[in-house]
Amino acid sequence: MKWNELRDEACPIARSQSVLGDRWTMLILRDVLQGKRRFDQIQASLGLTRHVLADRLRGLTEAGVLRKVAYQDNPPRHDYRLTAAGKELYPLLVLLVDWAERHVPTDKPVPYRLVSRVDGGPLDPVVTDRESGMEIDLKSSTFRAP
Amino acid sequence: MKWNELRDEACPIARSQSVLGDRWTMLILRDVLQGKRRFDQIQASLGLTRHVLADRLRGLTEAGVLRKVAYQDNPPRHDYRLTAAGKELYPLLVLLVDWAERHVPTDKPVPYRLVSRVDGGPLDPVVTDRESGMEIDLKSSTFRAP
DNA sequence: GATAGTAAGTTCTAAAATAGAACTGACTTG
DNA sequence: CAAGTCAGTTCTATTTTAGAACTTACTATC
Repeated sequence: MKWNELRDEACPIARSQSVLGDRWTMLILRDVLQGKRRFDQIQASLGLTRHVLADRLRGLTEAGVLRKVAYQDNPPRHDYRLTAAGKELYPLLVLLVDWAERHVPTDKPVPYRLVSRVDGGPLDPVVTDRESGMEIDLKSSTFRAP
Repeated sequence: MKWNELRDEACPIARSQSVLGDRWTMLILRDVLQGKRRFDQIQASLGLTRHVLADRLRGLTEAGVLRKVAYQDNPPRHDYRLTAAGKELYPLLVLLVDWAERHVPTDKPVPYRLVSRVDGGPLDPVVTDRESGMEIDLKSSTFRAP
């Protein structure tokens, strides 16, 4: 199986990976979230090849995660912004940060922490049910055929 | 930059992607969570090449996400189980499913739904702060240097 | 008690993706 | 008017992946 064939699978995890399942995609989204919106800026930040970056940005734009916003006409120049769908990936990045801090060790100092915009205090992310507030983990929930 | 060089980055998202950032890894974890624990079973389910699957399972085992449990000695045979670190990826899979259902369209019917193990009712996952219960999104939180 | 099946890989070649560097084109700035 | 900016494209060499066959040591079947 080639990876383009994931795009129309019934399994939503497969579909998510057809968009996000690549070494660079989440890092590109991190950069865009941090305000790095231009091609050269992202390329310098990540150190991936321009060819691959162009390809990934094209893919994310087609998938509706990013959109191009022109800031100049001739030559055409634009930056990349998150769409609504892209902004909804933020909680996923939050979980990735949390998981890596706990399970992928490094000697490097912690570069940033998740804090509240309200009071600046630290946040401890957990996935819960919107209605009941119950924590969603392996004990409390499962995937079931409809 | 080559992708092994992500392993010791300061950024936790980069470190998470050094373990998880690949087309197949989340799908392998999905299968293991669903009880598909053996090499041939996973290979048949995903349709990736045996070479790549062997490589990914090795990587996930080294990263402490999976562990090998022998069920037979000669020839050595074993299955793959989630470690504690691996089980903590479940909420991430939950968010991926939720995001894909909302933003990666398909004509295929929904194959499974997230339900409570307590009452079997549907769950609507949201990332919150463990202490305050406040929803964590772009408006309410941010990453800040420590 | 030979034959087929199971199971976790390894090995092989061809095809595809990536790395790294240079190049392009239409401005803009010193 | 030479040098810089910027979003790419183009080029070759290297690395990864696809796809299929092979290995090894049982185990279950005819």
